[in-house]
Amino acid sequence: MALTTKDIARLAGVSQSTVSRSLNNSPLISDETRGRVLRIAEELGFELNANARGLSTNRTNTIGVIYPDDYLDHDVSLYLGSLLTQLRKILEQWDLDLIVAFKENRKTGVDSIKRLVMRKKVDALIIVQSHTDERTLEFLKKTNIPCVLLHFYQSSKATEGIDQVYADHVAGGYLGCEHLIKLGHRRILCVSAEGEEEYEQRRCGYRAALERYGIAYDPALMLNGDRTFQSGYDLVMDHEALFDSVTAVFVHTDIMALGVMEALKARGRRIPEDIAVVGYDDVELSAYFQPHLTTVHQPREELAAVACQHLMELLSSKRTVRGEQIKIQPSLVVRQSCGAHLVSTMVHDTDL
Amino acid sequence: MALTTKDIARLAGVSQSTVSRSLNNSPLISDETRGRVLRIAEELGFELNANARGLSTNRTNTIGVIYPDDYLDHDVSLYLGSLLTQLRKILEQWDLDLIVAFKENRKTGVDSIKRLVMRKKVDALIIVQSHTDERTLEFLKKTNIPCVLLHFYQSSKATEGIDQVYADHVAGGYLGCEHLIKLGHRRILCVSAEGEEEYEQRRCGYRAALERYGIAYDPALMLNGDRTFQSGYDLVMDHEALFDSVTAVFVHTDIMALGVMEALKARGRRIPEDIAVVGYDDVELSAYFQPHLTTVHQPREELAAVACQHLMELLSSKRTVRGEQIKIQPSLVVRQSCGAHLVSTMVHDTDL
DNA sequence: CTGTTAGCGCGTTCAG
DNA sequence: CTGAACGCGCTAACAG
Repeated sequence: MALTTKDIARLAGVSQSTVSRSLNNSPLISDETRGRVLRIAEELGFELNANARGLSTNRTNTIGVIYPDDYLDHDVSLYLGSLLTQLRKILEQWDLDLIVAFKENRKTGVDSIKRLVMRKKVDALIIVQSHTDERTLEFLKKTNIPCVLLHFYQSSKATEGIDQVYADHVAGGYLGCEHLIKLGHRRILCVSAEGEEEYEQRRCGYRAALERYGIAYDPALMLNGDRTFQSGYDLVMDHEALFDSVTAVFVHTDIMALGVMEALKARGRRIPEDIAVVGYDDVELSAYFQPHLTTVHQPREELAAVACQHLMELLSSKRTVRGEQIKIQPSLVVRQSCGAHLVSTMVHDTDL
Repeated sequence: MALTTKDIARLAGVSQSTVSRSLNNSPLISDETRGRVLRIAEELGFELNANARGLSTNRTNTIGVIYPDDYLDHDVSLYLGSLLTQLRKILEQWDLDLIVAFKENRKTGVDSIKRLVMRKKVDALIIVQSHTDERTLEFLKKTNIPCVLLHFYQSSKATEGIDQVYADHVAGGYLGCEHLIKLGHRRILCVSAEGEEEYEQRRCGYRAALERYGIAYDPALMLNGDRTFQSGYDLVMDHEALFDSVTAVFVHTDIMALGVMEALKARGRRIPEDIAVVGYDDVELSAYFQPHLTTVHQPREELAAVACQHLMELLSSKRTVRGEQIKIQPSLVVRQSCGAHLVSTMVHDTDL
């Protein structure tokens, strides 16, 4: 069998509880005793049994992360992968392990959140999915487990009392569109997507920008893809005339934007000279394509940092109020595809 | 406090151990009793406490996956991400949770393998890293924890007795090069990478194919990149004459291959008419680039399946012999960049 | 088939 | 400051 505190105790000539206290930096131990115990434990490569520890303390030092199923689909996984990477980096600093699971086991159908929480496999939850059903939200509140809904924002009576950290997609939509307007574009095609709320918000921001600058919203300039590269590509090929009739496109995911760009290039249109393109997400991948994509940066670093910070405060009971909703602002990353580097003077608000 | 088996016992009017047995499908329980217990547990959404369970059984139902640090670097993460996805899918079927960690905590410097094993946070380990040091290997053998080294092959006295599942990179290198030879190419530039053993193996396969077909190996036709898209791109730009002097390039990662293709296109060379390109990995991403990349498929599905299968057998004690080394064969995926679809007749072995 | 009892390894009173 | 004793919630003999 493996080493236990009892073994260490015997070797150090002290009691088991003294070992426990030494290993947990209890102030109730003399430096000398602690030193002796630690040295012995160190020498033997001793580590406390996490199960026993968890059983006594009700703490596991692991965080559950719930990710949407479509994270496994390559095309939509890039931004989410990037977000997960951020979470990993931060939680590693706190020495917390990560269990990533999907809403439910696709084979057994078992609800992962309930399972992880009720079995006490995790101390807290970071939930990244577009929609969490009411039953689950009530469950989270009832159990009072530290938890934050990340990235996707959800609003209903059921989400009251649940912490949320999410990006302002309306602002992102506004930002991307406004940038194109300021570059002088008036007919701006919008390639959005269906399914998630966030795309509706981006469209909303797009419309708000148009309105702000006195441009009438034309429903004919609104297209929806399915978030894949291919759909971006196909959209261009299937709506040649439409794309020919505009001077700019605002695409609501980078992957689709890259598909749009490739299709436009294949059709002989120069970017940004003939048509400007702005994307959304700022995935690392876009660095591989020419011209470099101007895009709305999803603030994953800040999203992850704030969510984790929040979670740590809940875990340490430094924070007791629940239900805070923190909106993070995206930013615009100007590169080449919008043509901003070509125009000497930007159109300013006052000129419009 | 949360529900316990004792609570369920009280409600069902049976003893705590009867509850435990019912919940664990023990054959020692009458259908009637079990039914009653299960119904009550179900109604209350009861779940067994994983810590208590782990403490008694020494089983946690979670698997540790050790990933290399550079998994966080976007350019090299694509294939590894794809492999991890496969692992996730398979382990989900077994209802096992996954803790993914890096060799060591980059902040505290603590060795993850030792920590996870000694603390008994995981039942088994899947280790994906190019080099596992001798001390760790000895540790793994000493503790006798079910474990398999995945993807990266390592050979030394220390790895004896350690199970390994890996791809045959020599065969992959051979496959890619042979394909080009059969298409009639004689001067085949090889763009490989430094650092990992697997690239040396791919180079080895490349050379073996040349030899097999009576083509002298020319060291001038061997270049090394750093596995990034940019390095593929730069290599072309920095060695224009060299690339102009060959009719084919065999690039040892898809990402670099895409960089090479983009650079070649930028220089006005047609692929595959002027120059054929073959990659290695078969990452989903390459579907975004034209022409579609012919490449050596890393058999991640099989690697993951075999590794997990193996692990399950070790966990269930169905397998007792340790130290098996399973080599998985890669395959060639012929698409457009090699030009195979253009030639009516392949050159056959007998013609050479 | 079921109940009783004893740990699993640790944290934590409570005495001293 | 340290040790003895108990309990966390569950599994696993051991009786019956």
